[in-house]
Amino acid sequence: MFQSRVGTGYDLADQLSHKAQKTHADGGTTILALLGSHATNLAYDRHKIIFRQGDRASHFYRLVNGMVLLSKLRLNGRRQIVRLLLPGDLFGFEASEQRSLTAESLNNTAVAQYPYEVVDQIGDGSPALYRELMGFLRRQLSSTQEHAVMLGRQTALERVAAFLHWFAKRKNINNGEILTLPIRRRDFADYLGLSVETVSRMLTKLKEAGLIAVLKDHGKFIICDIVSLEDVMLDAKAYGFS
Amino acid sequence: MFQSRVGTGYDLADQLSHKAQKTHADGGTTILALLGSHATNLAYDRHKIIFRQGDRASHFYRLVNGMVLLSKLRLNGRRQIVRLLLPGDLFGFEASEQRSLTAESLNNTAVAQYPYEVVDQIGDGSPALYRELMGFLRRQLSSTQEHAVMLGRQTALERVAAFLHWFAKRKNINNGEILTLPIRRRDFADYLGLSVETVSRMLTKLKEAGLIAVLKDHGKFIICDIVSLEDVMLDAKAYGFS
DNA sequence: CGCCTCCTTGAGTACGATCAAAATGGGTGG
DNA sequence: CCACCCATTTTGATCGTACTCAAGGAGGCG
Repeated sequence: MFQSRVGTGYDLADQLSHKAQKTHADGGTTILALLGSHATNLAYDRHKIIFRQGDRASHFYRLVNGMVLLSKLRLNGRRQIVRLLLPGDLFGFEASEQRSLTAESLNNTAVAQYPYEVVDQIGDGSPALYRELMGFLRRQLSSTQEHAVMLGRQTALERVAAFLHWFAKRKNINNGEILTLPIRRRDFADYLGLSVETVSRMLTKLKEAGLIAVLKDHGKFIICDIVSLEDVMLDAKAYGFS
Repeated sequence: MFQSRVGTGYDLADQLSHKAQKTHADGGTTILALLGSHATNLAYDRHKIIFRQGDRASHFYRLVNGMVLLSKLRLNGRRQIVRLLLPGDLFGFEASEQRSLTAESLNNTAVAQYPYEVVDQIGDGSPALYRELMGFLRRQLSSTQEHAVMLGRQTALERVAAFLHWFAKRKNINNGEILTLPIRRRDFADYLGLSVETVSRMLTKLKEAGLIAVLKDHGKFIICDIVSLEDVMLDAKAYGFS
């Protein structure tokens, strides 16, 4: 209903793949080549559901362009974002028949969709696919564990600093350059396990300390001092922030 | 240094496999059969390091008997336990050359150790191993995500209740039966992202509400009301706990 | 018996949540 | 282009949960 079919085959994926691979290594060239022609290309505009917690799972995806978030909703309405996806990332593998997460586009996105069956079909002939996918899953697991450490053992300020730092590094942003984070405070907060207000307060704190600048244009920041950002991220108190 | 070599081959693993598979499905029969004779069996007594964050990684493991924890230590001394392992669980896959986690035995444990190479060696001949391992990694990822939601969005009481509930379910403990959790308050707290004192307080709270009994014998509890435990775990406030 | 580690309980504090309101900005239609 | 509306963000005030610091108690082991 929300999604619009763009085409079949890897034409679009191919056009966009250069950009995708530059920004992120996961699920890169090899997997793309291996899965190539089995893709269905889909496009979503901002804030659309790609799949929902509880849906029956039959496909996995490769983010071609844009940004996607994966979240869990608890019965009492509390939400936790579990992962943020950048171009090149794979998502939509499940441990059970049902989706355990909701996937939602943050801006205009293009994704390639693959039926689960192609993994076994292609994999049986060439173990390379299995190796690639296992490598991807291991990296995924490792980064989710890192996320868990943040949620369990970092202060609000450290989390916000860490998030900006992580994103700046991944986008290769240097001091003085603009970081575009197409994400609302709500999502910001749900990713960090904080309230919207706390995120806002911590951002002003970092702003007043001169580590970042918050632009009027929503979702845009300037990274002023990425080294200090890293110091704060590692231990806010030791760095002199209360 | 800490470890003592017990033998080579899958003799020990075989002897213990029945128990292992009953308590947990992960890394069960199929993987065991596939990897069989490439194992080195090791034994550790309580509170020994199996591998340490920063070590070079060359093997993965299968927990045969006992209990193991995987943790991360931050520079400021804060620790987060990322996973608790029960018999049958696989661990020690890494995303990079170095261990990103420390593995530590909680009681007397037996593990089977496999060099990374066997995966490719066996996998290239029979894709079944790759499929099994991918399934294992997917389940692992899913449960780590669940853990992240807990750390980000549950209260102290909910976390403690959830932990007891999870463990009771996995060990198939019913009301009135004894749950053995061979784990100190320190580890309890580091798994839940809380302080030792808070864990202790929440346990007395659950005790006073009659949901559990805390035995003198360290690490032993009686589960009195597992249904209420689940209610508290899902939403402590809605269930009437402040 | 005494030491040591682990656990519990108490008192005070602080960090972040909640509630409330004001400010900012984007989008729409006149 | 401006006015208005609505969504989002920021700021303020208060509250509550969980942390910290401190002391006492309990169990394990030599």
